[in-house]
Amino acid sequence: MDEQARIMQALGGVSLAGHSVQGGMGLQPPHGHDGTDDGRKQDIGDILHQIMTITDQSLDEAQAKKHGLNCHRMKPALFSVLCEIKEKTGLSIRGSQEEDPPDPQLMRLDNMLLAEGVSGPEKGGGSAAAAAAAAASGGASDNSIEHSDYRSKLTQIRQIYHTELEKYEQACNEFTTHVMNLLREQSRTRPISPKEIERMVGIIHRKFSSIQMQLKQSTCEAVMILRSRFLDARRKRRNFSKQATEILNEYFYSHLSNPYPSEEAKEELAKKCSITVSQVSNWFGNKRIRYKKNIGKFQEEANLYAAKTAVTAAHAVAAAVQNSQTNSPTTPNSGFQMKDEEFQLDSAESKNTLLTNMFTGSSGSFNLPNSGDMFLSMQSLNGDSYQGAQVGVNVQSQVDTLRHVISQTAGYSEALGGNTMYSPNGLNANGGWHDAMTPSSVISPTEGPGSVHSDTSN
DNA sequence: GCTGATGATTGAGG
DNA sequence: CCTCAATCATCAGC
Repeated sequence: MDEQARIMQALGGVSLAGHSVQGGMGLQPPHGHDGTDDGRKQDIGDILHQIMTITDQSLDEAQAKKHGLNCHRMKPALFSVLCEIKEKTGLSIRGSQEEDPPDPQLMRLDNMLLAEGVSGPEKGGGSAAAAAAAAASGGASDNSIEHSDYRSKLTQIRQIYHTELEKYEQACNEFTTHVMNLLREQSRTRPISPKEIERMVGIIHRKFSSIQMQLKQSTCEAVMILRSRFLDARRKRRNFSKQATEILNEYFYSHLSNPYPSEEAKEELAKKCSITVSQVSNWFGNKRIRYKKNIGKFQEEANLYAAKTAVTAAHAVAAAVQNSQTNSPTTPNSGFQMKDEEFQLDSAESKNTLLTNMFTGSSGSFNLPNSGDMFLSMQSLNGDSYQGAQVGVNVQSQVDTLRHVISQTAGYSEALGGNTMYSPNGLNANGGWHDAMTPSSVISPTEGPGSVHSDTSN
């Protein structure tokens, strides 16, 4: 209490300094209002004293005083005057607050968090993104560790996000309730409309949602970082298995004139190679480019696969012709089918015609100039290892070989066409592949029941 | 560590 | 959306 008095005194002294100072040492006021100044000084001193003593009041005392004030007979009148003034000064709510449209930034963040599985219902820690990335990375089992790592980290982020969000929401609610109570309480002594309270709540919510936005933003950033790290790991490629590469190469070289597998073909290749369709597409994309860039380099490989497939082809042809021999020329024969064309040869005669046409290049669909793959397939029909020779150079010898094989297997020795200009690999003058249907799709050496077949779609 | 091979990515173009 | 072409990043053999 002494301390308070001292402060009081000090305050009083300060507030009056410059007007008149007790003790006569101060400056004289310019116009000398001694009497009134003293009165004012006294009033201010009283008010200050009252203010300072408020802190000494107990809560009960304060409540009692407040109650007394509320029950004061002049209170309603004063209150209405205050309301009137407020109305006039435009401090009241200016109509309904403009409904601010949903923040696009917030919407983006919300969408992203939802897509990543951070917000919204639990769905395995946002495995969708991880699964997609994992699928693209190819290795079915290899990245399962990375996958689970990704998932666990995402779950962690999700947990932190939800905990923080809950905290914010709780704090927001607490604060809102507190402010509302305060305003309701104050509304008894000063004019506060419910709308104003509502507005205040809105302001609080906006403030908190801006904090929430920051949380969402940082969560998004964390997810993006995690994702990019995970996707970076995807670049840690693994070479395809030998078997897979072989399957792909077989398809490529047996469809060399038009190495564009259809969607179904890609799917089947993907299945066979245990890789994804996009990996098949990648592989063919890379292969086409690299083959085209340096055909010479791939010659050996081409010959190798040609020889490989040719053996199969020889067997297929032999089997087909054998079949035709055992069947009557007039009876339907189901052993020889053109799958892509839905073209079916019903007799040995038709088959012979077809073969003739193929090698004379006289029949529309089966022009040899477009048939690099067929050509390659036939290179080693006699079973000899075909090495060193340029693909497509010894055309006549190839035809001779084929003729020999066919004559041996089917007794077919009719004159085959003369020298035709063959395209060794199906590449046209522009460096692009021919568009035309390729014989490989007609009697692809590898073609068999359930085998991949297509390449007409391109 | 160097180098070629190879799977993946990116941007342009149709 | 697909393909091409260039490029990157990693693998694998030496």
